[in-house]
Amino acid sequence: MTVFKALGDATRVEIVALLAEAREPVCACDIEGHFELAQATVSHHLKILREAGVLASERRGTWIFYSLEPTALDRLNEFATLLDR
Amino acid sequence: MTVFKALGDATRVEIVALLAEAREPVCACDIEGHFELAQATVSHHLKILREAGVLASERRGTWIFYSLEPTALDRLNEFATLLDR
DNA sequence: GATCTACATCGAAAGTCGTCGATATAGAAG
DNA sequence: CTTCTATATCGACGACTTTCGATGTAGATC
Repeated sequence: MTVFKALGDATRVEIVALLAEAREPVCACDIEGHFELAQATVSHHLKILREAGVLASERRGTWIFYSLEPTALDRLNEFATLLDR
Repeated sequence: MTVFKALGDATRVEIVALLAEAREPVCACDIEGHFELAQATVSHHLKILREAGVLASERRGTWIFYSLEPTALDRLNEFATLLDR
């Protein structure tokens, strides 16, 4: 349910779509650059997605790279299965 | 995204689980009976799920029966596909 | 260590959401 | 047409969310 809560915001869905399209980790600065929002705001959205297990983050020197957490897909599919029976 | 918003609440997920388990339409009164919430509150949750296309409703005389809207599953899977590429 | 840049956190303002009691509507039954 | 029961809607209140500017933190570079 935390996953759904995390995905229940247009900005956060856009972040996920961005990362899905990139197919490789993207640094927070690039994600922030994609939105006309304050840096603090995007950082907050990234935190929510991370804590919901939708994104993974990894430090590389000064930068922090974000990517899709594969298990998020599993959890979505699990719910879909529940719906289907 | 409206689907995610609709599913981002514990009560609403429980309503969905209830209907998934029932495998047949359930009247609003029975759904309301499952929760220790005011009738107005459950009615509000049903409205949100209906407007998000998660539930379908059908009048049968005095009662209104709710069931899972099959296309909701499709929309979830569509998003899962987006995640997977 | 001083400084720069990337990112996170804090605290506040504005908006949205969940909840309720009260009230409205609509079909059924007398 | 009145009354009963099922459901929806309204208006209000408190709680949570989104957003921001300001500030903190941590690695890199000099």
